[in-house]
Amino acid sequence: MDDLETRELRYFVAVAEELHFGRAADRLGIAQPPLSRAISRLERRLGVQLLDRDRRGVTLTAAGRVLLVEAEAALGAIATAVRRTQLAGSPQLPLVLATKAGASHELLQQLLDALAADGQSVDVLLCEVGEQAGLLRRGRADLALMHIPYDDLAGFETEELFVEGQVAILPAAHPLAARDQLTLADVSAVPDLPIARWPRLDGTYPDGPGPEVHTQSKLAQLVALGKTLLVIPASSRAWQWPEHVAVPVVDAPEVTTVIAWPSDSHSDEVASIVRSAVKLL
Amino acid sequence: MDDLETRELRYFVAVAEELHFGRAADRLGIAQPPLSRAISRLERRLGVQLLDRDRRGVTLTAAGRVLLVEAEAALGAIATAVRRTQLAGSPQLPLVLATKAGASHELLQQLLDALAADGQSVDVLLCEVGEQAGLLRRGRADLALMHIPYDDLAGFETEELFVEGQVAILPAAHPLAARDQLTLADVSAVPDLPIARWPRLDGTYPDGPGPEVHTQSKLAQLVALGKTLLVIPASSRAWQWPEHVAVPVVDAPEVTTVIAWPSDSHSDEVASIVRSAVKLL
DNA sequence: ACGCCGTGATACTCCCCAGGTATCGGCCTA
DNA sequence: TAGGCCGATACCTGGGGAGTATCACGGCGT
Repeated sequence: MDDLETRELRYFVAVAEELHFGRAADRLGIAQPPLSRAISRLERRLGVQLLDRDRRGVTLTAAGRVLLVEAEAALGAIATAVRRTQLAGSPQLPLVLATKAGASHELLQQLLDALAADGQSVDVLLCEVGEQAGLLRRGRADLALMHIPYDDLAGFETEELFVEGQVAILPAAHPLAARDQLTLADVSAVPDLPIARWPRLDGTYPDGPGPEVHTQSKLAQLVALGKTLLVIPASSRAWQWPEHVAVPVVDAPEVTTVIAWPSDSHSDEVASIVRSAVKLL
Repeated sequence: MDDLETRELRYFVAVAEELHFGRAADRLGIAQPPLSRAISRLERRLGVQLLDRDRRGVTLTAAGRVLLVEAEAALGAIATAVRRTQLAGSPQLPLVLATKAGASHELLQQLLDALAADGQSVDVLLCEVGEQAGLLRRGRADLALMHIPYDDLAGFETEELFVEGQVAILPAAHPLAARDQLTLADVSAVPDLPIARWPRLDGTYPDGPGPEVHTQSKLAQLVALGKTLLVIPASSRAWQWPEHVAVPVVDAPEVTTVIAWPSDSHSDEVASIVRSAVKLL
């Protein structure tokens, strides 16, 4: 009964994410009828209804929601298998390190320098906030720089790299910009500069006055326009915008940068990079 | 590049385990030529050599060993996806609990009684020693009874059920059978009854004088014949053989029985069974 | 030394099924 | 009520997965 083909899983994931057969087929580069057939065959094979085709579009059933999560995990496992096999087959293949754009510039630079000196080649994969975990699980990356308490570290091994405070990023002209330190209370009491809201794991946004953002670049744009207030690790002020200043937020939780890799990774190269990273301390 | 089909993974696993195209094809229920073609296409797709076809059979390359492990994980993820989806689609589908034959009889009985009283149906899957982890990872089981420090609990959540000492199982006529307690030193100093050797995770056996066993039934046979000495958790003496006695081994490590389930399981039914099990304490 | 056996690769043939095009059927909206 | 949107169905085509037959080659027995 485990004779599901990955094609069927990919098709289902596409439909489940788009909730629309036409768009999903488009994304997959196939026509819509084969997709409809593939999904109904999948439902028949599993003996479970995955989608409700109501008038007005498609919704996931409870079983469909389960399969969406599980199918993504399974496809991730396959992608991981491919990547690790190729890595083992050609050891000079560069490892992929995922990191948030703009985070820990100096650390990353140091790390890459050290690895280059060691002769180990590493590709850096810049990703959006919160994507590192997915990239590791999907086999797109072998290592990631992640941040406690923001990132989800479940299923990964980690080594701490460093701990730092956070700063608020403000337009230079803003009254608070003159202060030499702030508290979280100060920050949350700024009605004209609400803090941006990021999507939760399920894709919904928390309530609040701030703008909704889901990518680093969107956020950068909002900050540049002076539309939102940002509290970020001190080292991230390396991505500095003109006309903005960074003010320490003394009672913000400390942020720990860690290097993370999948618990089930057994690659010597990964272990060696982690060792190099830890030696930078 | 993640467009590996599960068929290819199943084929590769079969060949990698059999190290013989003919037998693998047989096991898969296909002819040998398509299998040869599928494997070489897989190698071409990955750009990596997986097998060395020397004269005199087939051996795995380093990359092949990696893919064997990763492919089994990926196939397990798919099987898990199927099982969990079906579970979500028809909630009255019985859960599967994997347990070693003969371990913790009374506990298991209590647990099943309690669950039956709750109206929750559970199938019990009796398995050989050390197989529980694989069954959980392959989606064949939803829960397992496992034993610290013997079983590999990586990747699972667990709840302790109880802790107990161990006993030695001896032929009634054996000199040591008259003692009312033993030590590990006593036990290991019995040349006529060497302790059976189990295979390690990689399938090889540790050195030693004892017989090699890999299944519970083989072991039971050896014990019944009075050929080996056994040190097992006290509760397991429920599978008692005629003409044998159990003597406590006072300094043997304590054995903790736990109920385990995959960390990424989010099934309400699983959680409810764990709650029931813990309430038995 | 020779020929047979065991093993994996190759040549070819076939046919199943994934995928395409055309069209239907239901439902909503204007 | 007509038109549009969307998913399902009907039917056809082609690629590739699977089968049979055969080859290539090394080991080994007599």
